[in-house]
Amino acid sequence: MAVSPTKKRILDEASKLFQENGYLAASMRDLAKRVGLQVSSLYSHVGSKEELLQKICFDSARVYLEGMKTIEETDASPSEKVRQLIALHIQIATTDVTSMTIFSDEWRHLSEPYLQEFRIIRRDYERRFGRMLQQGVDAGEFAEMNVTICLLTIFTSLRWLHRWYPEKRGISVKSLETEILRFLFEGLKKH
Amino acid sequence: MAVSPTKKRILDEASKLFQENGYLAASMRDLAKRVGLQVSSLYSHVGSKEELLQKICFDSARVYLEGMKTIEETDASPSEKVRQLIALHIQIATTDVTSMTIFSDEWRHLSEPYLQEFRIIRRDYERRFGRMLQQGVDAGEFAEMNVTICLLTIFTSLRWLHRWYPEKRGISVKSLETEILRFLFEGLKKH
DNA sequence: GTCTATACGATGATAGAC
DNA sequence: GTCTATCATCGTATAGAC
Repeated sequence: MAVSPTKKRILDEASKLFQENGYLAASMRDLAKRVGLQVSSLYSHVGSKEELLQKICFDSARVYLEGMKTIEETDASPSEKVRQLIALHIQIATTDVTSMTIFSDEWRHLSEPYLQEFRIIRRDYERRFGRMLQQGVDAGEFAEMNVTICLLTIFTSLRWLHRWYPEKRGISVKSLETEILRFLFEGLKKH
Repeated sequence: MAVSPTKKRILDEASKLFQENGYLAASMRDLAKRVGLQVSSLYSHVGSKEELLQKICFDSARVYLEGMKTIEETDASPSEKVRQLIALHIQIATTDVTSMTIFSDEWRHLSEPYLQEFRIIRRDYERRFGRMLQQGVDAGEFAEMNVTICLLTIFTSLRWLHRWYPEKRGISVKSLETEILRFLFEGLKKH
């Protein structure tokens, strides 16, 4: 076992805390209270608050990158791959809010050299997303487009989900997915 | 004159500071340094740090709401109105980064009762955005859709702009606008 | 590993002289 | 209105007993 049970509990609570309050507003005192330890005891398991953020950031990145890899390895058409990738984002946003929040926002609070390292990973993810879009264009499945702009628009467009979905306004993940995919593929206009 | 020149300087610097560092990471000491005053002197002009946030939040909201009102009052078609509204968001993101950041994110740090009040204003804005989309559907200009989902997707989809655009990768606001509007109206698919 | 006690800096904010 | 001086509080983190 790589991490002790206590360390795992600390990491889990820290994830939730960072996601709910944001990294800056989350204190080690809050964390200790949740875990049921004194603050000082946390430091028997973890070197610093930022070390927690580091671990959580790179774990979140792995969730996205593994999903990406799985999709890349299928031999579906480019547009089908993009469809799956968007579905992946929706799935993460609704079932693993922490990963979504950290990968979208909280990584910014990393300090060097981890910040730099994380940026490289994130840029790699974006590049691979962009490549899929470009392949769709090349295959004649997508309209001509500025790939970077579309990529960032899609990538960002789902960031409301993790705040909105938990209140569940009587809609299933599946129909949410259907509706969002329809919009991103077909656009607003009636064709 | 409603606010003294010094108070205006304080508000302007606070806006920039909150936008650059985020409300939590911005300190009154930083602010004082920028304004060229001692920290304590700030308190001759403003009651507290959060009072600054309050003023800035409701000012940002006004930027969006006034834009919304102007567009609502034209007698353009629903789809043209939506087009203008999206263009408004792009314009604010590229020329008034503070308003965008505050209206998107930093308002969350308000405390009650201002938080509640702000939420109501924001919800009003979303509702009016949604109404325009619905009118487009009713007029047969837009495809059938879940208006709420489309609204939130569009609304959120532009949030990368204010971080990305300043680095200007050799693209004008106008062609940025053209590309984004094409994507949101026509979708990914080649028709 | 967990505890009590504590160090030490940064924070938002105030008192009172000028 | 601005200053110097100061406060109380909270932040992360450490020392050392058990």
